[in-house]
Amino acid sequence: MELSKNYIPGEVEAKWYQHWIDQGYFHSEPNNKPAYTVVIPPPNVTGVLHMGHCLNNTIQDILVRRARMQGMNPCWVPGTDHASIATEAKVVAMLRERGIAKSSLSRDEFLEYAWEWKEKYGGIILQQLRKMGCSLDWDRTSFTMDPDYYETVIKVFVDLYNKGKIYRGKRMINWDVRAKTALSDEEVIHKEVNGKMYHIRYKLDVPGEEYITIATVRPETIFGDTAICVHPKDDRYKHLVGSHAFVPMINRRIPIIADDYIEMEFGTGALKVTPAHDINDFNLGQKHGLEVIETLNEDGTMNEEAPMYVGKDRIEVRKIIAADLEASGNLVKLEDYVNQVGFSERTDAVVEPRLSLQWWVDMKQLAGPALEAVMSDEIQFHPAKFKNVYRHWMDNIKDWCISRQLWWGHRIPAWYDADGNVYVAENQAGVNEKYPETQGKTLTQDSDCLDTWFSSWLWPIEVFKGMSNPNNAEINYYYPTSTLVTAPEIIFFWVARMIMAGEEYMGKIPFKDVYFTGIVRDKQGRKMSKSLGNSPDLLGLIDQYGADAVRFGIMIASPAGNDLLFDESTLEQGRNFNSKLWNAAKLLKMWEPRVSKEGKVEQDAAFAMDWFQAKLSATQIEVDSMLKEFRLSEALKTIYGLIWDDYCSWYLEWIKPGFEQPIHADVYNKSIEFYDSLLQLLHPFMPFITEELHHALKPQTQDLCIKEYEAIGKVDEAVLNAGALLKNVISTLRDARNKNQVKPKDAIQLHIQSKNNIAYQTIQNILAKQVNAKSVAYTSTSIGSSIVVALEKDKFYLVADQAIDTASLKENLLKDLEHQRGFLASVEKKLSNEKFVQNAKPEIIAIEQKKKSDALARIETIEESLAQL
RNA sequence: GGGAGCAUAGCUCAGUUGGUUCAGAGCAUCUCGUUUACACCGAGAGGGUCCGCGGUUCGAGCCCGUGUGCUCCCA
Repeated sequence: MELSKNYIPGEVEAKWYQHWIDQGYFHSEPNNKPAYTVVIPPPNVTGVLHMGHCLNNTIQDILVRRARMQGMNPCWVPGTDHASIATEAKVVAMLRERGIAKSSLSRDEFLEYAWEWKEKYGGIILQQLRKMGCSLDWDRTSFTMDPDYYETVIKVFVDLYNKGKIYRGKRMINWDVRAKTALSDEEVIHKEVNGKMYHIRYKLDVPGEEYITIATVRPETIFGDTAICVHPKDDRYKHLVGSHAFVPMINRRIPIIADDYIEMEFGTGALKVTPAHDINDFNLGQKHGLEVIETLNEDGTMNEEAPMYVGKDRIEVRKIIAADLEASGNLVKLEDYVNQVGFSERTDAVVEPRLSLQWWVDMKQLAGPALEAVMSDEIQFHPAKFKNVYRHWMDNIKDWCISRQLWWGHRIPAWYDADGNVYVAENQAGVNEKYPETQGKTLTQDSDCLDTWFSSWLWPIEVFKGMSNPNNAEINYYYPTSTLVTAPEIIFFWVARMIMAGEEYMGKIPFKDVYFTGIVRDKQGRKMSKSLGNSPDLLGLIDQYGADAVRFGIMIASPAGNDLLFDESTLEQGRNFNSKLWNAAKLLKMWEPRVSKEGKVEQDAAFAMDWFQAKLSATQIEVDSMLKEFRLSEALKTIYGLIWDDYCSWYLEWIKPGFEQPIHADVYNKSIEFYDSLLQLLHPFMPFITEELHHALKPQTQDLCIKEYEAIGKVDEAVLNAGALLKNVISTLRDARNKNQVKPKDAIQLHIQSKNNIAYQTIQNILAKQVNAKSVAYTSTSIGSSIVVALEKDKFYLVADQAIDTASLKENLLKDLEHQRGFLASVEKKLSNEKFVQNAKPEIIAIEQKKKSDALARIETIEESLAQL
């Protein structure tokens, strides 16, 4: 097979992906091999591929491909999440474009549109993952609203309700005024916002006193005030406790109360209490039995409690109320103030605390075993630092608000009779059966949906139908899954809750290892975001550089446990690596016609092969242990170095035949074999080019994708060291040539003075070739008019045709001598320190003694050389 | 306010129970080079007060305390 001048990724990638699919390599069925199960963190069905997905899925693919080549039975399950808020928002927007208002539709009509949208546009991201080479088992593609999955979610709700772990309660929740739904705490993003602090005075209903001034950042909430609260020890206000004040503009009379919750230093020390619109105020109100007055409609506009602003948005009212308060003389002061404001993760609307009747999961009951599983390392977190984060959250866990005022999702299986009694069962027939008193009554089902995460926490179980078809062969084989790869941002949303669900419904943890990726940032360390416009177009990058290069670039820049700063230059590095791989293969193929079986393998080539074999084995072992510890980026760097430096720059140069000279068949075949092993080692990271080259090297009986790793050979340390010495000698001699300005083309005569000539004779040809020496000779005395190089205990004399700069040579030797003497002094000082000799371990002392004798020998060599100059 | 983490070369990071000539790698920079695998290249080089201060130790990049700067999570 002839190789083209350059590697062209596009065609190769499409060809091999299709081939792998056609061969069914990615499909898994339970068998007698060990399972290696990974479930994809299901992207939103509305999602498109971004850098975060690219990183996350590349990592999963590396783990899965490696497991496949290790002879395991990997199963990587794809799928999507119905993403209730995000999808409903998309559908509402689509309807608006068509001139249809959601409010004009019935629930069923709306859902019909939603499914139509999902079938048409949903799951684009799954197509995009194919481009990246992800070896997902597409036959298992799942969706959190598949019929079985849907039923399972409902069953879980009913079950937890029956166990008393789900309840309905009126609580303060986070209200998204745009989506008109409740949000869980985790769906609220806190951001710093520049706002104003309004100082507003309330007229007192006290003889002889006029006003009390409060400070607030949300002046529009005054209509919901039902008290003013001060600290009981605050001398400024003590005497007012128990009396009353009037809310400005509406003149409602409210009590002044005292509570040590108040921070005297904050604002004016007097707090307006609005139980309906602030969680702290609500708690205070509960404690003091205050009235709760709601002033907002569900869309965030003011209701009739704020008579002058009815129907106006609360943010708008905040702006105009200042002027109105000012006009009435009640605005005392206005100052700039930076405060934390909650925004909806999905719609970016400012979240309003709102009192509302919602469904809740009692988390305290579920948290115990889930915490234990992680703290005991039954589930291992990588990096382990996230254990602390996890524990902290679990220790302070709050109940989970699971109802959402949306239509797209799993509808809450609760029914109400005319008197407002609640009945929970899987369906209405179930209600009638379970609660006979409901028979014949008109029941209406709760119109709300469940939080999306209430379905995704069952993902590792239900993708194998572990609940809809308990104890089936698949769930028993694939569960618990092996490794979960996900972003640290969803450790609470998803990871913690999956562990809870696993413990609750399988009695087993859902996965053994959790690998948390970093967050993808831009070069300047900023998060990728739409508004900054710093998210690159991933498919464009794949077109430009090739999928392998993109995978390489993103992995080489991903230190374990850290965020990664994305820089397109690493993609270039990946593309260059593609070229290097391609060219090395071209070189090998170039030799093919000149393969000869005559004679024996020369001892230089034999050495090179022994050395590379040792190097390869050593690196395979190293990579293995790195991957076990999830140090993927380091493993890739190591492989990159092995291929580029050790194989291409050293090994191939060592065995390269002279121009148009034959190459011995044993050497050629061994070199092909080595290269194939390198491709195999690299395959999980860069699947396409490695598969292509695997087949280009020679006719193969098997695709690389499913070729199993062979047992790693023993490492010959002596050969490894000999190779390291050889490299060191070559580099040092090249440096000497460079420093003495010997032209690369000018051949030198090399004289070696060593007590171990045989070692050099074995590799003499390599040495001559690599330092451009026309002759190599051995000497027991020094050689005049030469460049002298001392290395270890040996000396090398380079005789060049041109004159030598003895001055600079001398300078270098003197510099070296000084360094060696300083080093010797420090070693001797250490060895003469009694405490060191007494306390240090014997092997450490032995090392110090060797250092001393080595240094002495070096000094002697340098001094001899200097004497000759 | 509570919690977690980070600080090593221009940049991104390794540095595994404190002890090899330990101060490292990749990228970037500089010098030289176009000898048919590769300029998307080759050969070399330079570059760091291991954030400051104090302590433990025969010995500290590594352990302890403290200060400073930064990041993230939660409230």
